[in-house]
Amino acid sequence: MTIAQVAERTGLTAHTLRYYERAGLLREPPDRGGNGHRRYTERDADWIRLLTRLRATGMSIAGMRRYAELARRGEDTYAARKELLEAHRAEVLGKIEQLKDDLALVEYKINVYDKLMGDS
Amino acid sequence: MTIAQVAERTGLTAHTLRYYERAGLLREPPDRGGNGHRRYTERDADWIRLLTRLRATGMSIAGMRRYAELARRGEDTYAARKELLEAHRAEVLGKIEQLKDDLALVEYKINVYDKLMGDS
DNA sequence: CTGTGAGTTGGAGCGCGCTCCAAGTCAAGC
DNA sequence: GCTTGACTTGGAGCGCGCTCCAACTCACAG
Repeated sequence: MTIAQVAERTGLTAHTLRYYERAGLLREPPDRGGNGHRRYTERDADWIRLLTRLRATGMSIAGMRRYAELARRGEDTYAARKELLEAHRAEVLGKIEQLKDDLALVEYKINVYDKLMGDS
Repeated sequence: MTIAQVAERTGLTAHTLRYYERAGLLREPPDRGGNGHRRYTERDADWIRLLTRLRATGMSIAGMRRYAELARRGEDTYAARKELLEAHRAEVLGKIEQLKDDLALVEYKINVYDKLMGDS
């Protein structure tokens, strides 16, 4: 699988994929074909897809690197990795609650405009 | 009300309050006391509190400026302001759904670790 | 052989949202 | 009068997450 294909499948750009690799977010750099081009496996793509979800839910690059570092250290870190993901899940759920809470004032304001305009 | 008091009440720093003012996020610059210091009204503080909620829900500085510009143009823009807030609300609700969706893969991964470790 | 297109690298640049610095003013307390 | 502390300004700097540039290599089609 070429970098362009992975970009296509993950929604990241080739630029970003190379950046993630430099940033240490991959478990290991992808293999290279005879021409020096990166060759990604399906497993690489799955990993990157997970990264995109972590990113989309607000995990920082540094957070993803920590996760990748654990993954590089092998199966001894299953528990630590699970804890990292659980902590992240809790954070995201908290953030969702916070968003709902913050929206309340916005909704209140919307109602104020309704009333100001005679609820038309 | 001094800038420090507004900072205290809104959770922003004095730096940020001045930055917001320069960025055109206030309906109008606060009055000045005889010493040249900003003097905020309760209404100013309420406005800023709304800004913090808009910001917390992901509205950009430019978006907040658009809202402030409408507010400056007076009551003719009630409808436009309401629409802006409604559009924002829809965006936030969409983002919440997206977050939940993105979390699904994270939760799947957590379960994978559970199984790998014998569900202990 | 030449062009086209897809990839490679190190490093620069960018947009956002702050965050802070330097140098100054002013008021109040000792 | 002097210090302290809260404020003022214009502008510089920063951290994050990309995003792109320049210069290059390589494989393949015509």
